[in-house]
Amino acid sequence: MAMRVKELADLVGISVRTLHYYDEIGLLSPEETSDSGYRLYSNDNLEMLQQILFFREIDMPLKEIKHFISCSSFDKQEALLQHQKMLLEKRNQLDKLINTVGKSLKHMKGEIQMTNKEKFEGFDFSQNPYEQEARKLWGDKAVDESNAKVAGMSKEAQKAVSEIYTKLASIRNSSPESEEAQAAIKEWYDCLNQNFGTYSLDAFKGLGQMYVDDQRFTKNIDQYGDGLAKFMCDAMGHFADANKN
Amino acid sequence: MAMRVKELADLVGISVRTLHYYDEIGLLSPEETSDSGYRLYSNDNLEMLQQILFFREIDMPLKEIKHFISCSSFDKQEALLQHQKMLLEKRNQLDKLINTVGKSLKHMKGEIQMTNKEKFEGFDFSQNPYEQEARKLWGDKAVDESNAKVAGMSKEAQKAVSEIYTKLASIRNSSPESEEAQAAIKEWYDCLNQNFGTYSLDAFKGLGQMYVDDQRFTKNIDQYGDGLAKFMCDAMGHFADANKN
DNA sequence: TGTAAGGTATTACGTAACGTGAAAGTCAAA
DNA sequence: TTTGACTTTCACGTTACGTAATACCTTACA
Repeated sequence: MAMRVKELADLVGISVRTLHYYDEIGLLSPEETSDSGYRLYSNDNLEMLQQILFFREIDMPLKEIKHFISCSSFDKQEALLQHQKMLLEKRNQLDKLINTVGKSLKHMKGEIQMTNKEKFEGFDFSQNPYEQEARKLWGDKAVDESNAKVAGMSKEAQKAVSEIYTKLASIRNSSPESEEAQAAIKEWYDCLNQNFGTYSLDAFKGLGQMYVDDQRFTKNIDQYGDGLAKFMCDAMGHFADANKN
Repeated sequence: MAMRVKELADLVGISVRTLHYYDEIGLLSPEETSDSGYRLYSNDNLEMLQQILFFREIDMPLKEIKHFISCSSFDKQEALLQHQKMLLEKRNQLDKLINTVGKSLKHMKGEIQMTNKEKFEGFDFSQNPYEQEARKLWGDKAVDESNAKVAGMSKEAQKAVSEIYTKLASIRNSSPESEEAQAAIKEWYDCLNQNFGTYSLDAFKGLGQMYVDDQRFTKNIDQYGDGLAKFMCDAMGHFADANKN
């Protein structure tokens, strides 16, 4: 059942180093490790890897993939449907490109005219529609989830959240590693854990990262004070690292 | 007619930085520059860029692309035909992948069985057939060209080549930058220029690089002595750099 | 004719996603 | 028990750019 690293690598056609790397950045860690430290991958790991590779196929950065699949509202089946849609769009783009080659050939033989713009139809790197769409879809889900969480809180809890934000905003120009900041961020951590089940330290750090990575979070948070999102991200990162021992 | 860097970048949908970079590594340099140092791209430059992007589309490293398009036997029309073939193969692979998603969906619903191998059909990173094929095709052309050149030489010239190789092999353990090595490499440079039209210093350097990049060259050259290809590459690179002023 | 906006050049450091050893421990078969 | 194929963890290298920073150029417009 459990596979070792090379077995998995060979099966899916990627390198051992890639699996090591995915483990290193916490994108895909083996379900267990043997006594001697060997990575042992389960069938669940394998399915997750498939999802990751689908995301990667549409050129999504690993950081973002990590966000999406670790988002609690991530649904495998829905993801597959989305992948399907993206891949179909990618094929459309590829068809355009194939058409462009064909036209270029004719153009070269002098059979047809071709504008400069037409010569590059189908390349479209800048605003690849499927990339944007995927990012939006999965990003939206994270935002929605977060909003729903806050909306579902009691009025008292909402007030507590607001107070924590205000306090953090008032000290946002000090060091994120200062005692004061770390104490305030601990309140935030405890608040999250009280209201939404348990947040692991890693998840907490990841959440902080999202505050700066996703514009919509940044915008919301920075309403309490300019640069607060960045400050919280740093403070949360430090908090997670410092409390691991 | 002549376009400035942003105009071209916007037209094809890549960044200005990318064009700067391509200039920097000598992959695509503008046909002329204005008095104030602005890059001015011609229509030929634009067509070359199209070729480059086609190569890039099948994930070919820029170094290799540079080899191929600067190879004197590079034929635009033939290249387009080849691109067409590759892109069609790529679409086939994409179809496989789309099929895999569909099957995975059904598998998830419990409608069908699926082996682990099937779950990764269509990803095929390791030995993407079109990449290999392209590499082989264009690599072969370079080798063929080289062989044809040598074969077309007079017997005396062939003997001269052999002597230069032998001499180089005998000193291959000294520094490639030593006077002795540089003198011998100058002989090689002059020999090439005498027999096959003019080789620019850049082309000479590129040729040396190919000696180590392409196994077939390495193998041939190293028959005169182990490590000779690497030695020649270094010596040729230094020769080109040193003689630019 | 001046000036402000936007393009451009060069330099230089940063980044993502691994590749590529090196050194040392592990495992199974012969 | 020895060999050969795997595995681990550093740790540095690489590709193809991204991202400032700084300074100069060009052009429309007042």
